[in-house]
Amino acid sequence: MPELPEVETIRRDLREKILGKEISRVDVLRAKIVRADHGRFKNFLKNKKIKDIDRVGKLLMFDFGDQHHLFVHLKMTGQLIYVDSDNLVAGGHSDGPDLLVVPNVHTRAVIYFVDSSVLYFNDMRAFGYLQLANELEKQAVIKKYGIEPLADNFTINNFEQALKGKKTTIKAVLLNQGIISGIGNIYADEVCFEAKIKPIRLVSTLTKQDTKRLYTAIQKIIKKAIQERGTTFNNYVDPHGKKGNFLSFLKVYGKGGEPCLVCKNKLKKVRVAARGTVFCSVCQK
DNA sequence: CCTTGTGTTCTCCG
DNA sequence: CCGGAGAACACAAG
Repeated sequence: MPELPEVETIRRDLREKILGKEISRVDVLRAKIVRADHGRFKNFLKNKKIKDIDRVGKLLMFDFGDQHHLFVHLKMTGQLIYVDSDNLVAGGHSDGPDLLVVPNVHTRAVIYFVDSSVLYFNDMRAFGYLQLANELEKQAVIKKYGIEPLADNFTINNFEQALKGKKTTIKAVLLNQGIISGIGNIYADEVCFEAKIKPIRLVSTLTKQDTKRLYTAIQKIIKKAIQERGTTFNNYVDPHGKKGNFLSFLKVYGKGGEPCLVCKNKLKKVRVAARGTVFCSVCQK
């Protein structure tokens, strides 16, 4: 489940590899993942050069520098795997646990570059998508997203403003991309634990101090997760086929029923905002 | 049955 | 009765 830290890791890694490269050909192996007419899609991308790679929330945007863009959303199980020339294995160790052979049965699209390097879009569940956009469409999509936790404008004041008047739970707000962008189910629960706040609480019950702790926790968790190159809970891997290291730093996500790492009390698992939610009813108020 | 990200639809309330 | 907010639902596939 790639969330902001995973998508940002992919963005940074890919920028190192494919900036300036020219697309020679695109193959689409599963039609439904392309949100456009097939023929038009392949034709459009031919000879386009990667000028930059942007991100808003969990959405990657390849900028061709000519007012046109390619959006890539990985949804739950998407991967972007980069391979140099004719090397068929993306992972570093050909016989280690990180082995990732591409293409494979989950490869849905392949982007070939003029220099013979290749970018594979894998997606086991095929919920992710590739989409073309012009500058206007890009700006319209960006507008729908809330504050970015890493942006300069993510200040305590703007965070308070974003929460103001919300009548729902903290968990629902953290997951709402229109309020704050890039946080998914894993980091929402981790942020709440870090802030010592129950995710099921209503936003309206937050004191000024609570909000401040939530704000600090978002920055701390997101930054640390990026530093550790993301969380591999199921099938997330970076463009080289490598897992992220943040799994071992998780304190609540996926640990319902286990003892709290801080107080040993049994972690509660409930359903909030239609998502599985784990918290410690002792440590979190 | 479960899993999550997101888009749509429903419902409530002022 | 309209608009907005939020909840609920739908959907993807394994």
